[in-house]
Amino acid sequence: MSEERLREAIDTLKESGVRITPQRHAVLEYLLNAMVHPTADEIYKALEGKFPNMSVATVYNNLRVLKEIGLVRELTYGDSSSRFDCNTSDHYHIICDACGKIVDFHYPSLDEVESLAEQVTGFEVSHHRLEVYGKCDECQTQKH
Amino acid sequence: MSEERLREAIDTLKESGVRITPQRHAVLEYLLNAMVHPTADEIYKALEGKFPNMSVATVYNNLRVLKEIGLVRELTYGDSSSRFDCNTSDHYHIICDACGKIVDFHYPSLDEVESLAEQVTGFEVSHHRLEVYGKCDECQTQKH
DNA sequence: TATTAGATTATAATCTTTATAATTAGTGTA
DNA sequence: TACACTAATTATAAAGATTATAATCTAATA
Repeated sequence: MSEERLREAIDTLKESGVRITPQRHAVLEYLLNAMVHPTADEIYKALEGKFPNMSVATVYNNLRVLKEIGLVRELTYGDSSSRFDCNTSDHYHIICDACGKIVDFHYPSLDEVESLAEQVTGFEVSHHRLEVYGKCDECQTQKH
Repeated sequence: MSEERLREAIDTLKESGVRITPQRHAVLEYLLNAMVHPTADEIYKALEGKFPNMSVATVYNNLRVLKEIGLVRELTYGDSSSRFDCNTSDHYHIICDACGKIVDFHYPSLDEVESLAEQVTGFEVSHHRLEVYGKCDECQTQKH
């Protein structure tokens, strides 16, 4: 089924007229299989073995392209670097204040907030983001 | 009333045992009166006139201290630098995709999302953030 | 007013991300 | 399959934001 998602994503790339290079394929595949939400550098390091000559710029370029097409989302939290996430299903994130772990959780999309914001501000709303913060199970246990 | 908020904030600083230096006072005052959500650099530039010798590091240090005390929030959006906001009332932000303008809008706090996330993930929830994105009035008008 | 710990300054270093120019390589077509 | 065209990659440098360091200064307290 991960295979299926990869094939779909590649079809989307083709439809957009974007070339499918080995590096681009690898970045996409890595993101699709990632259980976490890696930074650009983490992706770079993970693919270094397979592509010893790959440039960091290539990772950034591909992430930008994948973002423009809508296959990938960029998440910015308080820390120094952005994280990237395959844009698959409707879910939000909960983030541990202590260790930084990011866990998905599903919740119906907050359409009501969007429409209210639209009315009040006069904006033409496109989307929203929501993150919940707290302390994860592990970090609660190892309190002292 | 802005005076009132400033006095309250300074009391909070004193209670926390944090020294009230002229620079710190100025950063806090600037943030309290700011209608927008400035970056560290914008704060630095705004106070340059009053404190010609002030270092950028001082702005960052003070923002960190104010954040730790809970007087200030750090907002990270897609763009390169963080924005800072006095932590006053319950409100969310809507951000223009085109020009980057940030406008406040009020909405009851999404407590339900927090409690659901808590149940599903086992996290001990502390807070959440929500931003809505779209195109502001001006940017809608100057479409072409 | 003197003391002292904390704050500021000046500077450099670090880290993330973007820009540039030259080279390489996908992809559609003959 | 080979060619041509253009986008993608590489290598490198540059930019920009933030943090670290050490010396100097100063707010708060007795």
